[in-house]
Amino acid sequence: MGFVDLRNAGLVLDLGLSVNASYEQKLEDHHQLGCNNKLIISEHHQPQTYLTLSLSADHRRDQTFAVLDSDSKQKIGTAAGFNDQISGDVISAANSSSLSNVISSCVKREREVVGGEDLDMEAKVSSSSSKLIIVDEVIDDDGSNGRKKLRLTKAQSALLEESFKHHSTLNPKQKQDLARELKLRPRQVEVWFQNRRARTKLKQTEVDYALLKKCCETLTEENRKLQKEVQELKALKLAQSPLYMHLPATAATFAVCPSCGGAGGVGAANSGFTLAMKPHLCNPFTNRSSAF
DNA sequence: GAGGTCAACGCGTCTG
DNA sequence: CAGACGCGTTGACCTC
Repeated sequence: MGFVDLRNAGLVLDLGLSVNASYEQKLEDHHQLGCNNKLIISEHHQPQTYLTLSLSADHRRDQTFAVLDSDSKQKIGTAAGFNDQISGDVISAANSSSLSNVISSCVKREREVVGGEDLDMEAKVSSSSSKLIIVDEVIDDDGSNGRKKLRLTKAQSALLEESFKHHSTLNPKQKQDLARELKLRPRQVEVWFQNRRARTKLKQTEVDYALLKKCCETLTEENRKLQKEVQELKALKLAQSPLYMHLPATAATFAVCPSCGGAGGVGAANSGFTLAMKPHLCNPFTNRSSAF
């Protein structure tokens, strides 16, 4: 792809309303691919001598089209059409008397979008051309620049899902192939995978949350039981305190459980308070699950 | 009209 | 630095 020397070529960046027949066709194809933007070409347009740069639907919002005076190379106005980055590039490039960077950068962006198939972009320069006409797409059918909601077909969704099962991320080639197969732009495939990963993560987060919630509830219940047990032990200790006072410490701690088969020894056998004991008090720490 | 879904956008971060 | 990605958000569309 060759570019003319813009210092001598003169530059026309224009917003026009006329659409030539070949662009009408391209526009129709464009819409069949789910895009809602119109290609706008200059009224100075000549079929064989033009440069067109169109942006994808992904760069529709908040776009500013730089209108440059070809002689002074100054920005003389703006209109919807180019996003800030591109218009900034245009301005700076115009000031430095070179648009090649702008053009290649715009072309690169667009190629990324259309998968190198020039589906909705053209960048053509005739060496005999005295003017360059940069064309952008900005307006929807109804004249607004709002985005339309694209609904993927069942077949498209199914294929995307199938692909997602095999790999949740795509390399550039896979993206291109899938986009070609689905008749979508690579960017759309990319966005679908990003959103799909987000949905997967959200679902997993919900599962994790439910699990943690259940775990929390279980622990809360366990804690409640243990608190109750502590209260009972305290009450028991309080009730038994006069007897405890007459027993050796070792005997007292050893004799609390009647279910231990007389392990309590003399103290336990002789004291009447064993009737008040509960079997689970034998070892609440190693036998917690059987408590209550 | 409220609320949900989902494609698309913008921005920040990471990485080769 | 370009490209991929995550994340929060927006806006169109749908359902109730």
